[in-house]
Amino acid sequence: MTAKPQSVEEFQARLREVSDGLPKRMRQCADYLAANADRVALSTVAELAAGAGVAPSAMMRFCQILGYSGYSEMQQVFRAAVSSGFPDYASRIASLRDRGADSPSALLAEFVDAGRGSLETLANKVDARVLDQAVAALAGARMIHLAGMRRAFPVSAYLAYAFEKMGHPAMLHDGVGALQQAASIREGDALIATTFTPYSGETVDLIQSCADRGIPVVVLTDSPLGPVQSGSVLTLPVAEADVGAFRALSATHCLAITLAVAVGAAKSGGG
Amino acid sequence: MTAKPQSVEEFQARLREVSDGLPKRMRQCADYLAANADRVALSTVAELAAGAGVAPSAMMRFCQILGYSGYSEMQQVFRAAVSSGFPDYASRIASLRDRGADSPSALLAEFVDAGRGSLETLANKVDARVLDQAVAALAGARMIHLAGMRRAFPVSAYLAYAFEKMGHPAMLHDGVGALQQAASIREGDALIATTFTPYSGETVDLIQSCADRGIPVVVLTDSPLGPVQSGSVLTLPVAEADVGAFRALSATHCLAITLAVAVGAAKSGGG
DNA sequence: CTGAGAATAGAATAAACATTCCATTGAGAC
DNA sequence: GTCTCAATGGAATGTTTATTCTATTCTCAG
Repeated sequence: MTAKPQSVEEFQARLREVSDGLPKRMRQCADYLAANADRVALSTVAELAAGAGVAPSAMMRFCQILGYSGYSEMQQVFRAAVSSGFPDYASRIASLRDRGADSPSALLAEFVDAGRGSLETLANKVDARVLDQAVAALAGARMIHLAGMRRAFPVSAYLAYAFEKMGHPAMLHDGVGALQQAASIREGDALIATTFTPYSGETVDLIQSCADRGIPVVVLTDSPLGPVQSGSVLTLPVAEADVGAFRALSATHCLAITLAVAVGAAKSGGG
Repeated sequence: MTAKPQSVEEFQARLREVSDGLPKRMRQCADYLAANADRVALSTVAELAAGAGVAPSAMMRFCQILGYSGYSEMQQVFRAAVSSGFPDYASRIASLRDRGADSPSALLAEFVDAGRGSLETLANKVDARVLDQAVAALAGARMIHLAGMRRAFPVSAYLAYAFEKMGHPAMLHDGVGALQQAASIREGDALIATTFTPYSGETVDLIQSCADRGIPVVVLTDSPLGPVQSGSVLTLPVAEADVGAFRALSATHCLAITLAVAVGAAKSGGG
């Protein structure tokens, strides 16, 4: 017997399970729900059916195909997800802002909001294939070099910490003493460069020289194009929301740590 | 005339506006809504009224006091807020996870989710008064010293960047060459220390010695208690969610940049 | 071409719901 | 002490919404 999905994740899985061999109208329901799962929590069965282009009764039957007793039972799953994902965040942010337009609390509310937005955008916009390629390219490297100047430096520094903790050879190009660490990049190595517009000249030069030599390069940046286009350069764009002239870089750090841990997992898992 | 609040922020403001001189039951409604605004989107009047300990009709009257024609109109405001704050994030995360349990995409989903959760917790749990005190203490300092080892180092590095960009004197204790930078902390300076359990001995010692000398210290840490309790130490706890053995530090970076920008604003605004 | 079966849409029904009305209570004024 | 008016609770009402039932259409096998 097909048990009713108790969470949004289970729901999505169940949706794919049944998606093959479905009559036309049922398939319309499945497609629409897959693309508009977020609307279930607040819509009526009539609205949803209209959106999917089917009769309300068709949507009802589809709910039962998924294992629920009816629409209401299915909706409860999504309502639970919404209320946990929206505890009292919005009102809390509002009350922080209310402490005064220029108060630290209001500023924190801005940064938290920007960070949350950036993380959501990251989840929505990331190209999973490029991410997979980046992990594969880095997992094959003997040593990983980390470059990032000024505001990008903390990202590289955290990558250095993560790789050290996992016992993976990594070198942070920190520019101490203005030493030319670029010369230490050898065949078989790889580079993770973090840079934001306006791109730092040194970082761009480093990316370019590695690209010319065929060294794999992964670039974390804020523009879809990235600073350098080349076959061996994989660009992972991160749209980071600004608060005034500053950014919290929440999404960039998130992507960076993902990259590091995924490479670590690939190394230990793959041999 | 009192127009109906069109957003959650306006709603909160209106709530405070009318909160004085309200009959007993109306006051109960106001108090309950202020504390449970997040429930409005999904609850019925009956549920809400029961929660507030009043009759459903009393809740109806209160909606009209706020300027709405009835409960449904008020609820629409909250529903709009929910649906904008929950675009298709949950389903997107689910689809990233579905690319395979150990895939980079699934890992990214975990970190994004953890980051979002941490930011929400930060907004909910931060003590606005302590934050205000911290900004005031730092704004009065001639030079701000920044300490943080290992995984806390990126936070300090980003603070150093932010203060530099705002033209505020700041010194990053980066431990290059194992120089004893502690000796450069003078009367009239302040310290921002970032440290996570298990606390780094050097950072704890630095905090302690500053505290003993009466130097203002602001500590960003993951435990409510913090590494050192003392009159001149202001602890700002940040609960950061783990993914396996790693954290993205989204919330900590967020709090750090807030601190920096707030101090910059206080300096330029107050003198 | 015809019959059987599923699939679908539309109408009917029943439940839940917001909303309104009215009787009762409580507080303050004269 | 009583009269008045605001405040309140509970029942009544009309609307919305999920759900079910049934007639019709469509599809495929024989």
